[in-house]
Amino acid sequence: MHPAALAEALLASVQAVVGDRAEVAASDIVLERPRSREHGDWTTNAAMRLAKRVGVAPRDLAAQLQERIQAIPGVAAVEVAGPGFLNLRLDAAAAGELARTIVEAGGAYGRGDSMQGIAMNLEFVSANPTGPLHLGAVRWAAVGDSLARILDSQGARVTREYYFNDHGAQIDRFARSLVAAWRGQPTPEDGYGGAYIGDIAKRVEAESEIDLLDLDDDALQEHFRAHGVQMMFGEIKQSLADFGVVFDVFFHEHDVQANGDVERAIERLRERGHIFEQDGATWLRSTALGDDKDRVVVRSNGAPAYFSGDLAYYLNKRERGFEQCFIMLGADHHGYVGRMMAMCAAFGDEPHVNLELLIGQMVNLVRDGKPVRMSKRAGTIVTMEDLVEVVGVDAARYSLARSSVDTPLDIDLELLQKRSNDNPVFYVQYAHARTSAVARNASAAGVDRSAFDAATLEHETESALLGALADFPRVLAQSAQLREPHRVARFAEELAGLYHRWYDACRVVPQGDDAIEDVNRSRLWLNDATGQVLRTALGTLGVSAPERM
RNA sequence: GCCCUCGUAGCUCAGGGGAUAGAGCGUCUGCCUCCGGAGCAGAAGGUCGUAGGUUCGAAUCCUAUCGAGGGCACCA
Repeated sequence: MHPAALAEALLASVQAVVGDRAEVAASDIVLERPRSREHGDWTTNAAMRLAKRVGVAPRDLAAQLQERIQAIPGVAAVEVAGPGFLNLRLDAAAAGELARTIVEAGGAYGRGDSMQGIAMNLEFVSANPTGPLHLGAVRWAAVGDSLARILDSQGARVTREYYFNDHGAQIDRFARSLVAAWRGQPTPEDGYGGAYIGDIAKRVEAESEIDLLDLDDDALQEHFRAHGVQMMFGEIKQSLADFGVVFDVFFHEHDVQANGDVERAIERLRERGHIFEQDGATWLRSTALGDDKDRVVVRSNGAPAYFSGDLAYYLNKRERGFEQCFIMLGADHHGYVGRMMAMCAAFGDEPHVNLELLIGQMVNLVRDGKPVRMSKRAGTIVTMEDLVEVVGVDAARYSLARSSVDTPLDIDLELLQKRSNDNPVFYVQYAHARTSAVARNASAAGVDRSAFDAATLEHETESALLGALADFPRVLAQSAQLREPHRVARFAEELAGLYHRWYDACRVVPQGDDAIEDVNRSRLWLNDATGQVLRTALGTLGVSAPERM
């Protein structure tokens, strides 16, 4: 039985019993899988939630509901438990029906329409092209891309975007560092010193069609800037593509600075009364909209502040039709939230609705239990390539995406190197490979899906497995709503565990010369349904679902 | 000083008001004549940082406090 159908029937029952004593909305009916199997297939706290409104004690209301709910087709038993829980048990046939539903729906099972048609822009990674991608950026590459897939599963129209910061002081430092490296001089004091700088400098020289010695200092720096950035950008794009992350738009900051969008954005804000002049600079009065400080948008020397690009870029996104703009940042940028939300409000938009900033805690690199400092400038970075080389794309993406971004993450390269099997991704992938192996064996043994008798799926491991499969749409929807991809990973781990236990207890292919019965065919449906959901879940994390390992 | 995030098993982490707080790894004991043992069954391991509050009920929400990390530019 599809959980949505059960929820619908439940709502109708509750409304019928409560009558005109209280309004009952769909949101009052929360159907959950109980933590303990002893509490049935599904549980709802509706009676406790509604008790006060109806004016009846929770347990009494639950008792009133019990009989009505019992009458819902497919519901085998209803118990009132504890302070007023209603625990539902489905009959095996109704629960087992889901196996066929899933197989027939294929990859569509789990999709929802809660965000149907909403145009969303997800901006993430957006690392400066001054060096390879470091781990902090890689975390968002994994999580951001996965979030994109999850939002897509709810019907949103998702665009992945990378803000290419090719303008300003960091880039100038990068260029000076390249020039110094090319000349064999030491790294400038505020420059970048990694080994990759020398490599890039050499490549720029090798690919130059002009004699660099003919250039004066300014021209030389510009030459190295333009070509160095180009190369770095090419490498970053390639790394991301190798990681399975493909951006729809690479947006160049240079564009909004050069084409007048910045001035237009400032004018827009000025018309709305949020701009003022002071000490020769142009300011956004962001304090009026919740920020700690007012922010300079044009400096007194006439140069636009970095923030001005943000204004123009946000306006640009909105004008391209995005209703919800996400920007994913590291914890070292959380100080931006105030000004960005003030900007959003200044444009007349609703903060945290039209613009959402997601802050991810830092990824710490640990070696032998000791923290390793990562710094692009000092050259002690661990790059996306390093991580992928050691653990592979699947394990890298999975280990970065399975934790909440609110949690600082320790990545111990030595540990992952020595015992890469420790990663739970293998547990999940193994479960999927096993569903494939079982299907292969079934086929060879003559077990097919020509019949399906849901009532035969009555073992306790089967109802547990079916319960998890039934929960998948809810997990995906919640994951999208909370912007938390790690929930899908945790779900996949739980499902894999339930599958392994079922596999251990229930055979698809009969032993020895035993005859093939409908129970075997029905189990094949369940096996394939589980494989499908594992595949879909892994897919939303950008992790492969191998058929053999 | 002010702001943000986090303190849950030995380690890495789940758990967005519900029942006996979970998983992986690590430790210990069992299970391969039969669909993949990268698996399963069981054991040990917890004052959910601390103290108050909200309520029928708090790891979860609020306040305070301690500890860790990060942030508070006419830099980007």
